[in-house]
Amino acid sequence: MKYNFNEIEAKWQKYWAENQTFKAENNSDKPKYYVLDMFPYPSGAGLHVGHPLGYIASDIYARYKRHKGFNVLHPQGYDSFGLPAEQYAIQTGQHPAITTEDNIKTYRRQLDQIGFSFDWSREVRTSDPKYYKWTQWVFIQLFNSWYNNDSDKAEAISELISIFEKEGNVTVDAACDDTVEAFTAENWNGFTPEEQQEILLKYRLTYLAETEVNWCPALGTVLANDEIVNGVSERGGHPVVRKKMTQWSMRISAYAERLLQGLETIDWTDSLKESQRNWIGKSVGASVTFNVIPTERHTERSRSASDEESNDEMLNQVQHDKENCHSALDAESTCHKIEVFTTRPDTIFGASFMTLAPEHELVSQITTPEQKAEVDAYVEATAKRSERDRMADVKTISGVFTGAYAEHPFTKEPIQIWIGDYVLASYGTGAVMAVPCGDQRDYDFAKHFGIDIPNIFEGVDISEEAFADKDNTIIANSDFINGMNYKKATKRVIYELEQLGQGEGKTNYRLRDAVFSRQRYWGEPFPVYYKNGMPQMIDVEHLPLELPEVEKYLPTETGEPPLGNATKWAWCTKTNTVVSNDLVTLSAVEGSQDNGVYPLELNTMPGWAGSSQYFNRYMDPQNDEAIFSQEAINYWQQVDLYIGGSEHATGHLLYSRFWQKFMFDLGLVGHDEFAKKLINQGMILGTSAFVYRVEGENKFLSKGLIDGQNVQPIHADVSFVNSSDELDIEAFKNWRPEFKDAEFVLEDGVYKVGRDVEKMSKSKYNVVNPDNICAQYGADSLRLYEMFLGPLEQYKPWNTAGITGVHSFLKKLWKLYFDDNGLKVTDVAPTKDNLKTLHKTIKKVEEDIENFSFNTSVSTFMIATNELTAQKCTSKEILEPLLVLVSPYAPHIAEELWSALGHTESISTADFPIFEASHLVESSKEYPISFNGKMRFKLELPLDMSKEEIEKTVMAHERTQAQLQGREPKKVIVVPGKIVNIVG
RNA sequence: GCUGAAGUGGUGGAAUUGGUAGACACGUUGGACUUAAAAUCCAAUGGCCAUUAUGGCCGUGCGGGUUCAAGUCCCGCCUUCAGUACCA
Repeated sequence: MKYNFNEIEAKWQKYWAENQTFKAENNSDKPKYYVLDMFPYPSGAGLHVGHPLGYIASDIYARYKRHKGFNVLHPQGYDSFGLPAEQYAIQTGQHPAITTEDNIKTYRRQLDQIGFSFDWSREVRTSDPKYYKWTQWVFIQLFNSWYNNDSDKAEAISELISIFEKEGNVTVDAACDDTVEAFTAENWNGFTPEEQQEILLKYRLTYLAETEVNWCPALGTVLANDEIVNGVSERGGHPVVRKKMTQWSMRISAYAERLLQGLETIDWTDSLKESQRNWIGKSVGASVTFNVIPTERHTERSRSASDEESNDEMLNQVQHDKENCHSALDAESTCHKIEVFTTRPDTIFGASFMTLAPEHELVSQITTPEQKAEVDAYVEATAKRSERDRMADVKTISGVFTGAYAEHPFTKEPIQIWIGDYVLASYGTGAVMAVPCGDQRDYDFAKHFGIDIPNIFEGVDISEEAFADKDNTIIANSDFINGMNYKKATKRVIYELEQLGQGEGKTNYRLRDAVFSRQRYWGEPFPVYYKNGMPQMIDVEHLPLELPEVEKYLPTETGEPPLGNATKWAWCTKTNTVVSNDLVTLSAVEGSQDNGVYPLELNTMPGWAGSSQYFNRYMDPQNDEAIFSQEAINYWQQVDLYIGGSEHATGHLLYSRFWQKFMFDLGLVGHDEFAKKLINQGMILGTSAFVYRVEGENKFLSKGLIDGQNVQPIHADVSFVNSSDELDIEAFKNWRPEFKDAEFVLEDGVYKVGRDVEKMSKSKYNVVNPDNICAQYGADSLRLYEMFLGPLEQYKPWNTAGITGVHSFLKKLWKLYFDDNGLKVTDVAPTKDNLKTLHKTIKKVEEDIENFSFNTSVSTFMIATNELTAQKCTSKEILEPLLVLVSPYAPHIAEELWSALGHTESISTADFPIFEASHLVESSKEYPISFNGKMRFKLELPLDMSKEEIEKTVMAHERTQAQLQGREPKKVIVVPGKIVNIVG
């Protein structure tokens, strides 16, 4: 009987589907195990061989865990909202739902043909209203919550309201907007409902705010930071500009510290954790407030300073200024304060100037009339430069003196205030105290503009560059912290600043709140309507709020998002239904009665909304009453193994952790991390093929002939090339008309192509479709080969030529069970060698799977098959358990042979064979005998031989004597069971 | 610049606590079968030198070091890939 893989694979895929073999129950006597893949966006291009890599790995693990007696949850679904379907709709008018449905069909067919053990009964699609109902629900929960820094968790907004009613907001320590002002209970109770709502919005975990966003004009939408690569949009490569817009935001910054600390508790790769740490960007230091010296006072003083009058007088003057600040109310003498953040408060006595970002709000207010023209010009020039320009041009030092001075908090000396574009408005407070001796950028700036560089480090030379090594420093020239190290000095400075009321210890995070609005059609609608301009949530019981139909998927002519095209997109609060826009209350304009109909939100949610809780929804995907039942979450708890690409490091994987922590705070999930272990699969690259066209001619030179020739490499489709890099010239000629009459210069009778490893992409003609591989070699070969290519996490090139290796392995495996006369497996007792091969294989494969070293177990299978073939093994006692070992990797052939051995149940229910060490016990060892560390020959010796005897036997051996040539060895090292080394 | 990962034959890669470097494949070469091809099977295959079978030298990015013994450990470099970037 022949190994007919196409027939076998179709048969078992059908069997698994019909018998729901991989359906997981939400309770079981077995221990649970949850294996998750990052669900795909169903793109129109379908899958290429790179896509299933992670799915194959997770499938092997899931199948292995089933053999090991676990109740395994291994679901799959689609992240089906997204831009490509919308772009297609814009071009063709086809509804994105239809495009998406078609694409999903293709994906499903392609996934099915690879033989995954997914529980498809739990499929979710983010664009399905039954699913996004719960995305909207989470949004409402976030809206109804605030972050209490005292309890360090999210709490109900209703509790916050009752605190405000009783105590105002002064006792509340919340993660909230900076612009919140203090109010008392009386104040609160006196506010209008609109005023109250406006204040509450500054506390909610999702809030509306005017934010500076990344606006992509070409796409007509806002992009998140992680959707921008090198200053242009990730999709399409369009330019991105900064723009102020009112947008929904997520207060992820409230969770910065917990997101950072949580990394310690999860088994994710170091590089991924490091990416998240950098993204969160925690810096510990102090905030320091510098008082700006009012202009007229300063002018007076600079005159007196130049006259070298006494310090006392200056101090008096400053004292006077200070008092003035407290009492002065007239605009002229308003005392400005500049708050800075520093990680090095210990260097404060080295601060010889300050720098503000050009966009800093104080710039226009403190600039002196003499400097105004120059400052304005600089501010304008900076604003014109794009972020990209500024990034590319790091080396140029630029800045302008504002003419204003700030007062050093301790020395009370005036220090110059400059503006410079090396200070970023978006980080910290947009202002720095510049310490040129301790920071290279400040140093360069000071050198460039001839500003003082006082040295506050003991015994350190700063004539060439700044000294930033804080651990090996003793502070000098710094008043009360002289002689202290970094740690002590920092503590003391913070203490003194607090005494002055001019600073405190502070921790700063780089992590920004996440903009949550997108100006797109194909995303989740917000469950939000606007009453008097204030956002209101639709009651949960009326969800989902489904996407409206629109005629056009582009932004409206007035610049509103695509949902602005919908004519039926208003919310009637009486019927709790979506109604026509015509019915919207016009009270504000015409004084008419409020009829309870209000406009709905026009933005939709971003791509990551739907993927931030999907892993929990899989636990109970059909539940209509709750996002998931408590029974389901208590049973499955969290993802045990998550496999996916590292490109989601700071997007999906951070947002999901944030939502999970929020769900934890609400008491809905038992773990505040959703995935215990995470593995990033590496990318599979393409092996591109090149032909070489002679410049200016329609003539191609074979690879070996191009040296010194003026040729242009052109991508040829990889399907035209065989395993020996020879081009199918006819196929190539027929590929495109311009090659029809091309001339080919051959070497050794063939045309050889050049090869190079590149990312798989259509434009490089190196994309390999799994459909073709499955048809030609079978899914089991595809699965084995993907694993055999190399370590899971590594980037590695695909070369279809190599698949014949694993394919012929499967044929050899088949031949262990079948020959021309049919099944040849017998009940004959296994030999010692048979058992040794089997148990060696069990041990290795089990270890490999536990270590996710799938490539090496494929080798192990090959070795086992080669050995058993050589041993002419037909023993069922060996060949039956062997199938269970192979089954996670090549499930179809395993099922087929398993049933041929007489089993009626799927092999997936079989127990994993148990390793017995007794079969591997050896009585002798072939010792490598080395001289000065170099192996020269081998010697078979009994393993129970003593060290002394081994030495004696080896030394007596003729080849040892031949090696030594009469020399006396200095030393003989004998490691029993391992090696003998003779030194001399 | 910083952070992380990695550099091993013609290629993908293996070597689990320092102990026989190159497992397993691809490719290549030679052979068997065949009219031929495919498929299958057998043999060789890190480089250099020598050759009568026995052998010798070099070899895991580079330079040092530790050790009886280093791909593996330590120090200093180089290169590649990825992330991040004037983060105060």
